[in-house]
Amino acid sequence: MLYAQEERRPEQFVRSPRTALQIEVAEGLVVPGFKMNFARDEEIYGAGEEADFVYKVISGVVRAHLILDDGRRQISAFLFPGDVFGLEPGDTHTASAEAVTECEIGLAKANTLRRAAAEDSMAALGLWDLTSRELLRVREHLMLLGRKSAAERVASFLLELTARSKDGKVSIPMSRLDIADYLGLTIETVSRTLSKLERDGTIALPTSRQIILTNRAAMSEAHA
Amino acid sequence: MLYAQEERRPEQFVRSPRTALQIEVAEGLVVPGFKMNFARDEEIYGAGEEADFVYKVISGVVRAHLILDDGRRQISAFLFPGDVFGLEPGDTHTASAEAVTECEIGLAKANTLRRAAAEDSMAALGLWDLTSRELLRVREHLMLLGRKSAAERVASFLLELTARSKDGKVSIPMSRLDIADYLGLTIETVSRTLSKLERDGTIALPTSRQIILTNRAAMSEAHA
DNA sequence: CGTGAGTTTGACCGAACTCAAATCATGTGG
DNA sequence: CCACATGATTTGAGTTCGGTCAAACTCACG
Repeated sequence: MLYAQEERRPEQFVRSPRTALQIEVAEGLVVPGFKMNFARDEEIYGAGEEADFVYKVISGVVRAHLILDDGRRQISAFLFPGDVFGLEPGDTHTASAEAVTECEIGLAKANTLRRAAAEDSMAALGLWDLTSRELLRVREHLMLLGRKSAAERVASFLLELTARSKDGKVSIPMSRLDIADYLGLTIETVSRTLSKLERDGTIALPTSRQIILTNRAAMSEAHA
Repeated sequence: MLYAQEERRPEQFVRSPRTALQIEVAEGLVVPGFKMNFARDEEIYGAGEEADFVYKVISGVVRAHLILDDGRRQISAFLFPGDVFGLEPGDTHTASAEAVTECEIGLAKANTLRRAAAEDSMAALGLWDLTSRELLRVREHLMLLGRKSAAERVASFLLELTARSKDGKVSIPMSRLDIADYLGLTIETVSRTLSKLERDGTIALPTSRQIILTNRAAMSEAHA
């Protein structure tokens, strides 16, 4: 459902203000000099910190997460090249972000963006749209965490990863622990579920970080 | 954490554009004549329908939810008086909304709001802020569904319900099924967990739709 | 009162967790 | 280039939490 809706959207919005803003945001975030590299597992920002910047993945993968006092972690999203994150109307970050792999991150001053949005309503509408899309994705994730079995969660995750891939051959940039914390499972359950999918001939796992969808129909059926 | 952040926010924003917009939205939604009543369990809008209106709860309680093909339902939020819902930058609703109790709902034409936002960047920023707060709440819900035990989920829910109540005496407007579908549990588990809290002396349940927090400290501890 | 939906309780089951060990992969120093 | 050390992943055995199925109970309403 998530995917169906997202596929429908671009057409709806061709003449909408969002397009203009996205271009603007993208440009703002790609200005040379406003670019940083982060090492694997390095923190980009922490929850509660001042939201001085807005970020955009240029290369690599980022995770956004919340942590409970006792250390339990819930990853709310993985961010891929092109994705914008750390965008807040308020002045503090409401989640943490870390590099999953080494990555290049483009930065824009949050104040610049906020000022632009205060002066230009098209810009403000663009920011709203970005946040709104994020909300849509997170709500779909709610359904996954609240109502889907382990097998369905893993299947949904693999389909997310391979959505852009034509040949169904995809590298998995994140660890089993990251996957577990994204899906609300344990690493053992994630691993066992992947093994079962492999035994069933639905996927192949040449290495633990590479998957090949050998039976996409079976996958789609599994993810509910 | 959700609550801590929300409590911090109003001060941050006193001089921000959000305040102005919220007033504007509120007024737009309260115009006499643009008001409807819904009966218990009546649908307000369905996912995929045209988003012609934006809604505001005047009295009663509303639930927003997604449904899977096989009928599994995940409630993403309960809306209480003062809450705005159905706000979308796109032109279709991305979730469904139904009346939990009989309720009075204020309506604003979505196009009017969109036009206002396109002309007035303050308005647009206000819409962004509303969506952003919703995103914050939903992300906290992700943590609950992905990482918390049944006991913690129920405790969190009860604390949400009683957050505004001074005396800890609160009526529960929704059924056990609604609670279960909000917390990602079954009605039996919800019921058993409430019974256990009552046996432990943490809450009292004079009727199934009324709770009294007799030991708020124990509750707060339980919700993690 | 009697009916039926909503709720609670009980008995049992199974999916996912925990703890533990084996296996695999990766990078490092000799 | 190989041997080892370290962390990541997989697999196994046993447990537990929450789900399922079924029955009893409550209560609002006709």
